Amino acid sequence: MAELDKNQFYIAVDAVVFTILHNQLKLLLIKRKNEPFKGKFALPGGFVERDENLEDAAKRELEEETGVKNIFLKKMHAFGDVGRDPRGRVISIPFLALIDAEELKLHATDDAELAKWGSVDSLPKHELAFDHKEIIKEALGLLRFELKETNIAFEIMPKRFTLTELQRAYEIILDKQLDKRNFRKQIFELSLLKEHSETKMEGAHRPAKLFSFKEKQYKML
Amino acid sequence: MAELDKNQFYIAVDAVVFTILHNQLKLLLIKRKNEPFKGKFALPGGFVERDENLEDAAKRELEEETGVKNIFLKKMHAFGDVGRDPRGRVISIPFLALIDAEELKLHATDDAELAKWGSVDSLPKHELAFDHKEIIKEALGLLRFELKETNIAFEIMPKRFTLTELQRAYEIILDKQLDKRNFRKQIFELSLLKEHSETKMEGAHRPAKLFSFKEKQYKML
DNA sequence: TCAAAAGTGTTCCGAATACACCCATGA
DNA sequence: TCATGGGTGTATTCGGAACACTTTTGA
Repeated sequence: MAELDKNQFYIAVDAVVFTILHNQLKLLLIKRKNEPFKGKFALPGGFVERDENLEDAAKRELEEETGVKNIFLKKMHAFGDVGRDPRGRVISIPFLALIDAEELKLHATDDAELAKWGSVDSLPKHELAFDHKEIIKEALGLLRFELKETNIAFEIMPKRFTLTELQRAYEIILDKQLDKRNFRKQIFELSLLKEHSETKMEGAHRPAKLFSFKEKQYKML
Repeated sequence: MAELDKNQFYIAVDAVVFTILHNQLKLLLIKRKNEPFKGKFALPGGFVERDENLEDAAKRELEEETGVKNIFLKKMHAFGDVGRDPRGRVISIPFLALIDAEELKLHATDDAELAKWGSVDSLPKHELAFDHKEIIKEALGLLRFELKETNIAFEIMPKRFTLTELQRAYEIILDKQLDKRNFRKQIFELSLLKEHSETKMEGAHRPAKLFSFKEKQYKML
């Protein structure tokens, strides 16, 4: 799609892919190879095809750009201001996505120059393509909201994890400290965790129990 | 727009206009004059124009169909499944709208045959055009959510109202009884209400104080 | 034996809920 | 004087927040 027809509408899906890396909340950014905003970073995404559902398009684009399947997606509100894309009239339906950073090694699938994990904290300084900064802002709000409402953080964790790791994820997303005892109490009340006999030992201290999610019960949210 | 180009995308805005009438939650429905779904009821709405923002389009359509300006609108999630409109690929961005039924006298602006207030309770029986039943379902959930979160009910009330009238609105929207004392306590805590010296007298009982909203503080939600 | 993270219960506070009677009016 | 809806306060319950010490390990 070299040139857009100025008289048509186009539908884009963009993904705000959050992960946690090095104890920071990160999101996937792609350096644009073409105009407009060539060289600027943007959310991964692309155009919806004529016979493709919105969510399918988002999945396809993400799979093309990251190689990862079965990413958790949540539809966001459409962004459709007239001037948001200089090429023409493009309505974007962004999706909030969560992934365990271990599953997506950027250098494995993409030129490191072209894809990077951007730190959410330093975003205000970056200049992003289109209205993607606004989309990210809304996505971050939605992420925090959903975390509190539906414990969405499970989507960002590896298969097995310790309770402290889970708590770190919550703290990083919410950007505030949580009390260890209250956190564990609340998490256990959900009865979503399966305890494993294995433990994780690192460093000179008591080993931590490993947990995973009971997928069945988690799917029913 | 007689025929849709099968290769293009079209953007529609539909409005789920709720009001309270005869102690029931109602929503505005329009009988379709053309195919597809000719004769069936549908949400009011129409296509977004090339140089028009989404919300402006929703406002314009609503004003055209109801004659009412300054309706409260809240953007919903896009509905974009491939087969949802038999004419072509149409993505709908629905808006939740609230209005005081007194402001919109249907027969005054529309052929009574063509526009009606549909009862939310009896919706499941009705056959509606497109995927509008799904849209309404989501709108109703959003309405209830927003009512609890942001006291959105203010948008559905007339300029001046009694506390009992306000409570009825909450009860009708949430479809459950509320305790009078608790309700008043909570509402007053918002300090959004302005008390007037006038009272409303109807029937053989103590007259009720009239209230209105402090618009300034309400706008800051 | 020390450092470092894992693990574990109880108290406190505030918000939401439950609940019952008197008031002002017109008929 | 009675029927009708308007108007008001307190006790209880429940969930969220605050808070400190013991356990297990490797160095």
